[in-house]
Amino acid sequence: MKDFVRSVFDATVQIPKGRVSTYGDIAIALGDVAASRIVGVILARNPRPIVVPCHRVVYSNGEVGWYGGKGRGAERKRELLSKEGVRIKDGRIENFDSVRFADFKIDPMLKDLRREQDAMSRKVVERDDFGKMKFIAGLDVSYADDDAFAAMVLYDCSEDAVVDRKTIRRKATFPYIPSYLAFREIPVLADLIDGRKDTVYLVDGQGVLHPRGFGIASHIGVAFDIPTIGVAKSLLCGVIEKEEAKKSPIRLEGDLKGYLVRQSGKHPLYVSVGHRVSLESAASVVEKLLDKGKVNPLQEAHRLANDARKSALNTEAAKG
DNA sequence: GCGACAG
DNA sequence: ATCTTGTCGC
Repeated sequence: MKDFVRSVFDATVQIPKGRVSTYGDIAIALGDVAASRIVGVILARNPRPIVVPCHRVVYSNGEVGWYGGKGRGAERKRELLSKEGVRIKDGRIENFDSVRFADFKIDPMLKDLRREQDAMSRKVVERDDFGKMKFIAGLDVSYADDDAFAAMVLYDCSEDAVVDRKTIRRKATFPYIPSYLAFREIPVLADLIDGRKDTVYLVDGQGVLHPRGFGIASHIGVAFDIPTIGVAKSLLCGVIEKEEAKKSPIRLEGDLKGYLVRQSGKHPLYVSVGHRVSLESAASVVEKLLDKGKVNPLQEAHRLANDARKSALNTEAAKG
């Protein structure tokens, strides 16, 4: 998080007086326009306004936008820009194209992360490659700002019972950016993963159903060489072929890469291969564990992570 | 009006 | 993901 935030500020101070840039332009300089929303969030919390001239960052349609958070400070932002010689009419930059600055000299770090995903994605095994599936583990993370609370719940298949629970607290080192979730959550989850080959891990997020075929479930699978399944609550990419009652195929560029799985009347889940599990096995594991529309070990991990966060926060609030 | 993207 | 009061439905 520190490095990413610093990069956003580094870019912002490069915008000259009398010029403006956009959240998307800074995101592109960081390597991916997908980061534009988090650039906005970070600049909205800029602790050093003026020094870090976030008032020079506007919407891509030329509207001036807010200053210091959504719905706030638009007037102040217009004032500051006007004083710097930027002409504004009806809340829009007048000669937007000519005053727009995008020649940032910063490290496009997201490009490197994409390359890492592309390289590692070639190692994904999309067929059953595990011993006896003795355990199924659920992983999840809960946040309070940069405080991350991760949970692991271990379910014994033969005993049909939870046999282990672990939680851990870490500082998040990277923001949430769609398609880069793994870089936020893997450092938090790492110490909860032991490389046992008789355990299939369920991960809250996509597997190969990802723009580069390498969502967090696949990333964890390849990084730790363990079987994993991606179970997401919403779709990142892909097309649902035809909506059936229980199980519908999802295609990515024409290839079958996932299933929408649901219990009647409940929200759907999007299942895809993480690593060393076939799509058919992944779907059947999830279907078997479905209870009230949720996958049991994941639901338990979710609750555990939330509880850990709330009790930690309450304890600290009590201490003052 | 369209698109709007895991957690 | 999290922030949050009332409101709707079973």
